[in-house]
Amino acid sequence: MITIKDIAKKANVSEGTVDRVIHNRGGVSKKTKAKVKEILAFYNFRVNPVASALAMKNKHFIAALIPEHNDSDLFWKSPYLGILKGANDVKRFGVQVNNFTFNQYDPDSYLKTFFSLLETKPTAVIMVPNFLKETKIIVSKLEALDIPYLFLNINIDGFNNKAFVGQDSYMAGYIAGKLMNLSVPKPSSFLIIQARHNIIKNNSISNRIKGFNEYLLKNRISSKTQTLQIDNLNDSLNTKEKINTYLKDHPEVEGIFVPSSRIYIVVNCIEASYLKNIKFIGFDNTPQNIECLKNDSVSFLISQKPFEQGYESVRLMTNCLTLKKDYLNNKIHLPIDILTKENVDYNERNEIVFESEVQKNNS
Amino acid sequence: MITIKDIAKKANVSEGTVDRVIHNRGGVSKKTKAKVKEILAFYNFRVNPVASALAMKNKHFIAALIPEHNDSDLFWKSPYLGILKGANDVKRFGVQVNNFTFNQYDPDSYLKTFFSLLETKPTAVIMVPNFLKETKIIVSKLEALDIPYLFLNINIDGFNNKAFVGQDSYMAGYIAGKLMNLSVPKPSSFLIIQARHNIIKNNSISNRIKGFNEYLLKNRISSKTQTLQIDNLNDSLNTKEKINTYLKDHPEVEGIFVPSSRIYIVVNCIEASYLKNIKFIGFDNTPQNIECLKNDSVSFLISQKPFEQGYESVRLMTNCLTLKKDYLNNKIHLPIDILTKENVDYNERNEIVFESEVQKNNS
DNA sequence: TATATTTGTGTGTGCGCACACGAATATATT
DNA sequence: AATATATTCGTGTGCGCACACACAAATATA
Repeated sequence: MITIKDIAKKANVSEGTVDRVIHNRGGVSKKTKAKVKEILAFYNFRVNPVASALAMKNKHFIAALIPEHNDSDLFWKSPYLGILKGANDVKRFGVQVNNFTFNQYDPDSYLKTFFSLLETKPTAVIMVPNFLKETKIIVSKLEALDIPYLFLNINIDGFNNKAFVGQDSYMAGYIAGKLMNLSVPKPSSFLIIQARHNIIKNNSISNRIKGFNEYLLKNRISSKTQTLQIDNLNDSLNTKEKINTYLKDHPEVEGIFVPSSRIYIVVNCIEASYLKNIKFIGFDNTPQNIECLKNDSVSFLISQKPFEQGYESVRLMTNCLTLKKDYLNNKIHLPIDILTKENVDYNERNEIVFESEVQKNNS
Repeated sequence: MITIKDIAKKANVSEGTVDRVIHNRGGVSKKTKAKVKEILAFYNFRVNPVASALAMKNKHFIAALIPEHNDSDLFWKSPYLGILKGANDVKRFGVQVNNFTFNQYDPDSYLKTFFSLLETKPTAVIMVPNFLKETKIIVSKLEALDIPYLFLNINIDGFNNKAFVGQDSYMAGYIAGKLMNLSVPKPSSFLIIQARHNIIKNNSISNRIKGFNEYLLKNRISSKTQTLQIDNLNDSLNTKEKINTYLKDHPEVEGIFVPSSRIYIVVNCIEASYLKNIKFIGFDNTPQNIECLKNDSVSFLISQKPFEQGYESVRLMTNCLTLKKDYLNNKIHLPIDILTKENVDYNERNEIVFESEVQKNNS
């Protein structure tokens, strides 16, 4: 493995100069810089990240800006845990990760949390761009400070984010369509349940719906879809009433597609008599959803691998920081996992083994 | 973060002595050893793996013993690539990985390759225990030399392997049964195609078959299964004849399950008239199999994530070596991925991004 | 008693890199 | 031309650890 010292010798300069060239620290004449660069390239030199980390000793601070999770919305717990595991893994490279969470329904909270995040002087940011307008503000701030950032889970085009880590929502919906047709092969009618705020929040929900519909279209499936809007899924009384009334009026419905992580709410609101004659397909492996999968009320869940999303984000950003890799605007699409009651337990190993928890007893 | 120097000061000994205690190098009096240990424990001291790796600089050599791959059997290419990527990732910790491949149908080759592997004096071994008898010989040799080893892809109980990295074959077969029933819901007949050598080689094939059958049984599916043995799938003339004759004699067959990675051979041997009326389910995301998936001749493939198997093995063994972690006999079960033509492209990102391939142009 | 061997401990060096400091050289100012 | 200032570059130190070496004290052997 070639070292800085080797390069210095070959270029007839000192190690310090090579170091300056590598890190663009300036203070090097054009001529020497060119010469060193040439040799660097010729020998395809890469800094040894281990030695670098040792010498740097905690110089990088990644701040993560993600929605908070609670008992009724456990989805965001997984990316959080993934980030934690990632943080543990990259600790050794002198990278410290801090989490900041905001209320995913409140743009103000998003913005405020960001500004308190900013005060910790992070060297990089991992963020879930939940609101368009506020994201613009945040991004302009970050770019002014020359802080690299990447998008997690939600993608918005038109920014200079280093990367996007998440799922191809359209294709995920498309696959949901396929699974629905597989579950209800004969011509039938499928109901799509949509929460009002989904429309505003982000377009991954609508991309899933688009994909779902287009599967039926492209494969000339004669089944039809219809949509039911429910303002607030957390209002269980209202939800219950609305759905059951709807199903009473529409006995032709044999499949329900919930393009969000809230299918467990829908299932729990529906009367038993409807439940057993309707196939359900939803998103995300939250504990509540997994329970529905296991008790056979839900046929399939599509996972967007939230744990991996968090983990990969940290790894990716660490690469950017320590190796100066550039994934600019790269879309890192995670697998579209089809979950059934049988394979769900094998799907995401999101246990976190902290090094400190490992005990050695070699006495 | 507490360092060896700190410990030494607190114990009133030199750093060298602390080092000796930490690594059980001996040559320390009982009294001082006890004192140092106490302080070590009190401050919950862990060596800094980064500094350790830097100082060690290539002291670990992992040797991987896996089946070779060729054009007709591409399955083993993925674990190989996974190992390569893992090797690249752990290089920075002073771990070097070397691959040794053997003929998976020849026990002698297995043994011979192992002994030539042994001559390279590895400090750890990742192996695919393809043959029981020979594995016993290998393992006894390894244990005599105190070389840790782990099993990849194939699991055999009763050994002191650090871990097993692979899939739960039984459950994978079980899920195949579910998918088959989903594809052919009405009472029908399914054909299981088995190669002779599968029976001898390992029991993951038979576990898959067991799982497949038990799904039908446990869920009271009235569909039946029958088995066709084909000695050598590579003999295409013979295979073609056997299968097509069989299907002519058994027109009731509406689904074919191939519990190995060779489903593409079966599909390619079957006459077009049968092809379009039969559903196919098989294993593994080899290029040929993926092609079958995409042209709709195969409905589902179950992936055992071979790339990840290789990658995880290297990571795991590296942890054992550098952090003295102990996963003894731990089963690391990878996900049971259900692949369709729609999600297959998202499934395994097994491109190998070598650090050296990344070019920077910040001029 | 003299010499060899074992046992216990401290010291020093290097792993590859980041960065501070200061020296040497080049350029600008009066 | 002399001094001031900027530019360019080399040297040295330390990050935390592993391990070779040196050396003393304790014990064994001649």
